[in-house]
Amino acid sequence: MARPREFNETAVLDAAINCFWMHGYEATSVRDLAERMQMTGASLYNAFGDKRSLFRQALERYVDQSFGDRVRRFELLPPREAIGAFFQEIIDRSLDDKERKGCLLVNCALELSPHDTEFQEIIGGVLVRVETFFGRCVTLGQKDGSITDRLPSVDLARHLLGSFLGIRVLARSRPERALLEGLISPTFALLDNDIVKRENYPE
Amino acid sequence: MARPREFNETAVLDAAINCFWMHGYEATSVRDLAERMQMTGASLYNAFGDKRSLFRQALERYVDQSFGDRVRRFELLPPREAIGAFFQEIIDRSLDDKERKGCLLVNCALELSPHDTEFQEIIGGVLVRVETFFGRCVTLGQKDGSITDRLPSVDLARHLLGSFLGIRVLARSRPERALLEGLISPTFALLDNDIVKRENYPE
DNA sequence: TGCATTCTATATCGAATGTTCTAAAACCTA
DNA sequence: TAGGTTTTAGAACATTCGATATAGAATGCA
Repeated sequence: MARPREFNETAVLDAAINCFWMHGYEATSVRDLAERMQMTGASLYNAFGDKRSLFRQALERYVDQSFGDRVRRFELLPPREAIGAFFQEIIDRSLDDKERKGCLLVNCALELSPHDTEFQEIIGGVLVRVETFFGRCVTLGQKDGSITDRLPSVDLARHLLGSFLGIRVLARSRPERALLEGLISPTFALLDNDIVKRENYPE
Repeated sequence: MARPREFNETAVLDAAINCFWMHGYEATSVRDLAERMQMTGASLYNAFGDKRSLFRQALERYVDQSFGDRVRRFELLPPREAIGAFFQEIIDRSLDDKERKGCLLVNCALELSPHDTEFQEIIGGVLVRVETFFGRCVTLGQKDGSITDRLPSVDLARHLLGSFLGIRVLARSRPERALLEGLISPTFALLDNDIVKRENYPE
């Protein structure tokens, strides 16, 4: 019925994700976006609305592609393994990330104004989903004996959420494998109820 | 020998800290700064150089005032208590923070470009100092028996650093006491070698 | 082939950005 | 009081910002 679009909608959205991911929301200009998305400003506004609206769509696609996909893959695993695989993947991604972009969601959790209700609801909602994912894993693991039940599952889930965020922040400044794996290893020892004994520890 | 300044240098620097703290680096304009610092743009440039240089001075003052001061106060305490007091203060500050500004250092660890060498060195250096503080506490605590020695002190220090960053990020989106204290409680149980037993736990 | 519709390209809008210029005002020393 | 120096105040700089207006190009349907 009319002239068709000359661009692939998800491909240009991926380009937008990369812009915001690399420089953040404020430091990314509409002209930067248009160039990387290989379209003119007018087409951009026509297809995605204003800059803020484009950012929302980019963020939602990012969340679905990164976190959503990870949960879909890992909740098929045995619970303790799912948690281990989750963190292994986060650490590997952080270290492979040559541009040190970190996690778009975590980045904008800190950049966007806390009074920006719309985006804070999106971000808070995703963080709840992460917590819920961990909570499911812990509860299942406590049932099948693969995770300690000496601590409440709700605290362990929150602890895992905090460790996830800590890794994402720390990797941005100091992307060192020993640092990130050292950070998480006490958590795993805790989950496994497997506190390594030193030789001279008085039993 | 010349006309004296009409402003208090540290007072206006505190005002600048508040601007950057509230809105981040990019979203703070020089005019915002001048207004809150109660001086004209020309005076601002004369006294502090350009925006970037002002930000560096503000960040350095912030780090010394918040983190430096905290370390100075807490390293007088017994090590296990120092760690507990550190996190209690972080959580209390996060919950008292009506504007949800979070931590300026953590905020700009994520906002500033990872390729901005100058600022990344400042941020990384402070994170190393935090890790070192925790490392000192853990080592001392392991010596006097107040902290478990079933895990290496270096891993525990990194774990505490990660938990600190996690709390600072999470509090920005979800400033709920139960969430933040739940997050850290497994860490404390771990430090204390005091894993709470459930009634039905098979010994 | 024409019409209606939706796209693209270019140019441009006013406002805001970081920064600097100019000149007057305020101080100290001589 | 005069000279030298620094800080002020306010206007103005060029550039960039997000966003739009306009006109032409490309399609499907009649």
